[in-house]
Amino acid sequence: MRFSKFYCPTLKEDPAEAEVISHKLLIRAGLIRKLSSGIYSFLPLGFKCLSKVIKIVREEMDRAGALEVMLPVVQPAELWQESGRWDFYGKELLRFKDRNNRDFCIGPTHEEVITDLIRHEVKSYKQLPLNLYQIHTKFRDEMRPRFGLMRCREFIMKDAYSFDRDNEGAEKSYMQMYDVYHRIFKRIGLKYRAVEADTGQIGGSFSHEFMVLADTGEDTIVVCESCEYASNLEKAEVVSSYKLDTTQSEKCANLQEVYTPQKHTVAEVSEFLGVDKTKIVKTLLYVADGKYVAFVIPGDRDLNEAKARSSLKINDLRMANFEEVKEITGCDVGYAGPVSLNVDAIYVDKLLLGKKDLICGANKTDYHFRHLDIERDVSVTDYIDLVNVLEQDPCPRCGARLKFLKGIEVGHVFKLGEKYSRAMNAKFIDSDGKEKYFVMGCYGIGVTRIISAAIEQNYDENGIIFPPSIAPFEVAILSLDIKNQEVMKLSEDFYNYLTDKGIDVLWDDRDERPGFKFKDIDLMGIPIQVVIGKKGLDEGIVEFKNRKTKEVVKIPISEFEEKILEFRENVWKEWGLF
RNA sequence: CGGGAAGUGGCGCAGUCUGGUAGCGCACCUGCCUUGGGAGCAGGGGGUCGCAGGUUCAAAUCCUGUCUUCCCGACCA
Repeated sequence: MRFSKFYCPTLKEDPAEAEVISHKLLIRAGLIRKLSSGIYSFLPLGFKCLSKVIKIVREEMDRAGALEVMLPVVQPAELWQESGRWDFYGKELLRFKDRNNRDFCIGPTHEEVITDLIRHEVKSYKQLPLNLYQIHTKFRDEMRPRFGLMRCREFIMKDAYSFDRDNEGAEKSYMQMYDVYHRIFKRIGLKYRAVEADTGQIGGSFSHEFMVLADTGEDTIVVCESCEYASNLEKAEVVSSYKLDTTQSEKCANLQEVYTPQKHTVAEVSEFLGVDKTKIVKTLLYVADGKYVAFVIPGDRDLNEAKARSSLKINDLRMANFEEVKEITGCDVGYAGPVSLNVDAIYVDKLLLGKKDLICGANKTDYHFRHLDIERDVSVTDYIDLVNVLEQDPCPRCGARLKFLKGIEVGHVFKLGEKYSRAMNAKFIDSDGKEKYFVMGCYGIGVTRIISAAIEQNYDENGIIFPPSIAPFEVAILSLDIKNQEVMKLSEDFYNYLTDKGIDVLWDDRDERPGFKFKDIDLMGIPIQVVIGKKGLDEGIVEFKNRKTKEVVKIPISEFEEKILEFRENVWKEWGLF
């Protein structure tokens, strides 16, 4: 592509609306433009990059034997009512009516549609296993779209759905996709981790997320310093043998009221009474599917609502408001405690199992209790894992220390089991002649989000540094003196040579000053720059520059053809690509 | 949905407090000049200041309402 014929509006200044680096650079380098909150147009450069990502994803999915399909964006409400998600999915599901007043939605995901398709088409175990995928537009009406392509409302997703005759087959399909995802993210050149994850709204029995490591990531991931354990914070198990720093006495003294005026928070009580936060218990009051419940957790920990939701099978969970807290405790907010509490259930974190001599709210304004013995004083409904792990906690696998990293979720694999096939009555005839439900899995990749994530991980003060595998152009030829015929002739020869090799080249043949061209090409993140100028020609050389390492080599013109391929190979190797 | 900020040529901003009919930089067009890290000079085009209503002789500026965007939180494959 000749730059003089290309359309790529670059900006010198950061757009006011962008906060994170990838968002700024995507706009500045001319890849995307915003149409509305969370809705973006892809300009030619952005579309080229997107196409490269899609190509890799498609090649790897095809290699694994998955079959590409294309499912409708507009979906009838009936399917969603059948699966139960029409009411459950919430406002993220964009709904509308057609001219006949029928309810529809724009697909945020396609489990319903694919299950409906398969239940009508696949009748025999002989047709299984089957894995169908598509790469196209999803719409989720996010409460708060943000960070450019990171959290859009409209975005491109690769979603795949596997159908197996039994659990064993389903796990095989799952592991196959797990392996495919590793291949995909390696080929793209991302630094990432696969972590154990919560299943959320999609549901199902277990899942892994693929997280690109970046400080701006929205998710916290927990990794072990010693073994391979890695998990989303939402899912990470707290080892229940973890010892609270509590002095355990054989006998615990009786509960004793203590005056704690105006001390509502754990920090305040801890300071006022001069005791460690770990000796204080927090009692958090929630409304879970219409019932009052209390969660009792160590004072130094945070409640993990995802864990509470999934282990108690709660659909709707929210904190009790001030009025409700007063109704439950009979006192002001800040003095709730688990003793004689007027709730439907009291769930105590496993870490508190058997703990004595703790401090808790007394359900009386300005008072706390000393000498709380959980077993003696609390009517515990159940002990469950309710809190987030902390850094330095022991690894649930090997006991070594855990540490936190920030990650951007770019892929997610779920083992769904029979969740959707049962809900939608999708069955086949197995070899024993009996009807059975399909055992399903689903597998998503945020294709557009990958572009953001790649930039968050690879940039410098001059702009984007694209991995060569997804760079919109792999090589840029910068002709510095376009009025010099020798420069232009050589540039054209190089351009034709590289293009004939199937390499995507941007030839900057614009009538601009050299500095202007350098700035543009750097900003756009093109991995290899070939600089051809009068100055170099006088010495009989051209220059190759590696965008990532800034390394520049001078190559005699006669050796260009062999050297460029060698240089290119080295660039790919540096990225760990092949 | 709660809290905060902001809407002025394509982009980035000033002007608003203290009303008097819109300005700067970049970009764009023309010409000259320049050419190894976003050059310079000269000339030029483009906006009735998010929208609606109100106050006033007069509103970008004051008042009311509304829409949009961004940030924090809640939420979230």
